[in-house]
Amino acid sequence: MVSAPVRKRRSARAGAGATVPAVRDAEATRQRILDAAESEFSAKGLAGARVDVIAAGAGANKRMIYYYFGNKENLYVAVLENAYSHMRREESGLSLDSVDPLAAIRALVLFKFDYYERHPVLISLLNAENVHGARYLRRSRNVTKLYMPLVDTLSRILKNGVKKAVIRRGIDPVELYVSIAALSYFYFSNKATLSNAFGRAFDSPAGRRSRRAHVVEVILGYLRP
Amino acid sequence: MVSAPVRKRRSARAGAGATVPAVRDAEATRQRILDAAESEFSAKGLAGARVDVIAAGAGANKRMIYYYFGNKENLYVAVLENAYSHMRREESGLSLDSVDPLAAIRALVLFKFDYYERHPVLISLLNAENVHGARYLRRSRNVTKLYMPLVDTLSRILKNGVKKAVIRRGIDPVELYVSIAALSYFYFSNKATLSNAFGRAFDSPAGRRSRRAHVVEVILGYLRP
DNA sequence: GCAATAATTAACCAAACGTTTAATTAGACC
DNA sequence: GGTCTAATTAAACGTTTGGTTAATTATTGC
Repeated sequence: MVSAPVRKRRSARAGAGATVPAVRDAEATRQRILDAAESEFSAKGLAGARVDVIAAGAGANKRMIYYYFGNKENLYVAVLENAYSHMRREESGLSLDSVDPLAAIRALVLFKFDYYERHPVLISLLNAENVHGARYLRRSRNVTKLYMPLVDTLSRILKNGVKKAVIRRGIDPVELYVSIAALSYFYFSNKATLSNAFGRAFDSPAGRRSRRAHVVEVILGYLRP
Repeated sequence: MVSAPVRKRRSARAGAGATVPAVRDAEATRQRILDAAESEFSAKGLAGARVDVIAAGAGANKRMIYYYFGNKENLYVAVLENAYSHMRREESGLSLDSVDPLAAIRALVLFKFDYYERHPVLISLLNAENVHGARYLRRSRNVTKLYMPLVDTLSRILKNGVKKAVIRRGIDPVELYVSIAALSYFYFSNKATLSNAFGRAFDSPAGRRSRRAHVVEVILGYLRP
């Protein structure tokens, strides 16, 4: 059979954006809803998000949200799962088996910084989720059991660095991991209130560049024996 | 005239808690509303908070919210202002004119940690506010112009430390301030998702104690020349 | 004691919003 | 080409929710 025609139509709402194929495509519709939901939930939170806005943004009928996800909460959990497990997967994919322990940690620090910079929605979702006490993230089967393979790696790197006398003794790998995340996360997470407080644009390219260098310096400076 | 009788009655909602004086007291009612609103907004965010819940929690009639604050948003801004300016005031009150620059910075780091620990509502409010892009905080007249006197102090401390050869050269005081805040803030702000990820209870007294020591070590370790 | 005013209450309202009903249309399969 | 099923739509429903009306009660100043 000949493949479906490629003509497209635009969603009814001006500016809503999503391009909707004329042909029926369940998977594509589901994905468009998920994308629109991610942007709406990350901007407004679970309570603030509007189902109608998500539907319009996806170029789909509102009913489709319930057809594919059951209800608003489930959709929120799906978005959360999606963003969260994406980060975890990328993180697990990091190969930090460099011979140089400091180079490995430097790479991890930069990865975290760059990931947060490129995925602001994850930050917003995590912020909102922490206000809820991680109620919805905990509900997700796919995420609960995800442990932290990076901490094992970090532990090995630290041990190696101590042996080579380039890293100080007695550092807890979990504390270090949290600190590495903190230095970058907070900068992006709180840039709105920080910019307001300092009058300085924290989200400028120059600001980001100097922050990126700074977080590396802080971590590597701390690690010195 | 004899002062008003001290008999009290309890609010109608079981467990709502606020003790309501039998006599009319505008200022007290306003304050009870503000307190109840702080707890509701910090737990659920602006959109998730319910005006009826706030009224019940304050042991006041819902109408009183509109009588004293106009609408839900204004009440939210008042809560935000209140919590935010309280932190700023405490921070400004810090006297870090110690002769020892490292002791001064250590005191600042511990102050930040302890403040965040003792004021979880501020963290939730700031989290929510950053999701909104600080829209409501910026609206507040009382907060906008509050600059950061601590950065000046920090600048002086750093200069002094460099002269005494106990602090490395070339540290940006604003970056340092953000890092000091980040290391403690992130820990409290994200403890729900962190606990979920590591399976480890981050909010235990022991966990807090070791984190507190760690953040001091990171900052002071970094500052070494 | 008696107005005048400030504080408080109960009942109500309209709009917003998540969710559902029921009908329709497109594609798959024979 | 006809039948069956999955995908999609339009419209409506029932509740929740922020906000309001208008009347009532306490307090203050005289």
